[in-house]
Amino acid sequence: MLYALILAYKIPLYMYALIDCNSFYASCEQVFRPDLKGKPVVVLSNNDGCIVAANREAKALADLPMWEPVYKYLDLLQHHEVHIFSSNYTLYADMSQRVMNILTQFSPNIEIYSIDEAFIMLDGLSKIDYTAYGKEIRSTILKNTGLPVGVGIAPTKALAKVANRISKKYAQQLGNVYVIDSETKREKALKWLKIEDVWGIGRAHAKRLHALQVHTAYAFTQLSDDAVRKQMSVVGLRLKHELEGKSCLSLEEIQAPKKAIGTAKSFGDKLTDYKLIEQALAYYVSECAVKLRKQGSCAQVMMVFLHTNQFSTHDKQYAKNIVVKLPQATHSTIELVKQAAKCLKAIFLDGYRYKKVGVLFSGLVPEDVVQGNLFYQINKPKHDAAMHAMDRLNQRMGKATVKLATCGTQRKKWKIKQEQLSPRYTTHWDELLKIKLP
DNA sequence: TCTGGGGTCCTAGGACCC
DNA sequence: TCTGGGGTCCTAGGACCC
Repeated sequence: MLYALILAYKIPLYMYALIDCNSFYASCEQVFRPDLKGKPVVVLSNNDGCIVAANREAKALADLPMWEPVYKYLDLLQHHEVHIFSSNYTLYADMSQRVMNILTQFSPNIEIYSIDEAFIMLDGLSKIDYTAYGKEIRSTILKNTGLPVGVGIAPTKALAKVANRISKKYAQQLGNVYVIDSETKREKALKWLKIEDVWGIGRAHAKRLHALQVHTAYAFTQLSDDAVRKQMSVVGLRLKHELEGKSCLSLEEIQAPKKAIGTAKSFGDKLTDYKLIEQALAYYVSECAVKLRKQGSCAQVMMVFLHTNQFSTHDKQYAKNIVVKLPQATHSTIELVKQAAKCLKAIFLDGYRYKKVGVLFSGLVPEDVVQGNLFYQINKPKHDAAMHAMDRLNQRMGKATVKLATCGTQRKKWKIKQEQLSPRYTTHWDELLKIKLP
């Protein structure tokens, strides 16, 4: 009987709320700099390369496209006295965790979708006032962390994304919360939303859809299932159904183990010296190995790549990668660094100014099902003991306190540029915010 | 002079097996 | 002269996300 009612009136069993922090990185910086309240702030990508976040005040001053190199806009930013920060992931990760913890008070079912957003599931049947609930979520997070968020609530995840976008676009009128809970609202929202702004529609698909005269999310839902499937495979079809209000993306509460773990970072300055590149690579491999052990995975396959600056018009270009199957699946830093060094040797050529080196581990298997290799034996107990000791020391004393000699001691010669880095306010005793009482 | 990093999923096509 | 069919696994490439 109940189900018949639910079907007849299209009452959703559940509602999804998407909570998303407003210009997260910029907001994190502002929390610890009250003097910047109401002032324009931007945050740069790794290596101080591109603008990746700008707060409302900064966006109001100038049209600042994200992922554009900052040097093009430096004059503009300085003219408007915009405050510029390097990215401080230690700080953002910690602030993110605080937000997620608060969200668990509002629903036991939460999917942490990215560093600055999460879906939570709400009961669709009880007579809850979603708008009021959304506002309570927002005010609690603001009060406890200082971070502003937008809340979108709807019967499917894709529609919650749409609602969230509306909550941000019309933040003032709506109090940063928007609920799609009727056919009228759904249709109105989809007619408003440009096709290129739909979650799951990227540049390539947007272009093709525009060519088909599909310019809004609503027009997309008017296409036939077959047409959508042909253009965009089952991924597109799922999206269409979600926008129609039929939920087919479920809440992923448990984080699946990663299938690949990698690191690749640009050097602060171009490198020509093999030894320095080898050190950087060893350092990245070590970081990945820590992640592998944390996840309880061993890697079977390793890819190492090396390339020059693709944007440079005056440098000779070179880019190469090499994929090897490891003799034995492992998460031992010692073994992985050794194998990575061999790879680098195989692809390194003298005479180029290198910009980036990277490593990607794949073919991950649980550590307890690793198969032996008759012809290649790693002294596993010995490596495991060493790694365990190293992990414990580094956890207590700080990252990379203990590392392999291959990582070298000249990190400053290759590490990323972070000239405007803020303190790690929340995770290091000696960098805590100091407050002077009058 | 200066242009990010870390992931996921899906499909097509080839190799291989019976 | 005639030259199967079905299943599985792997990989590369393309699309997307934040």
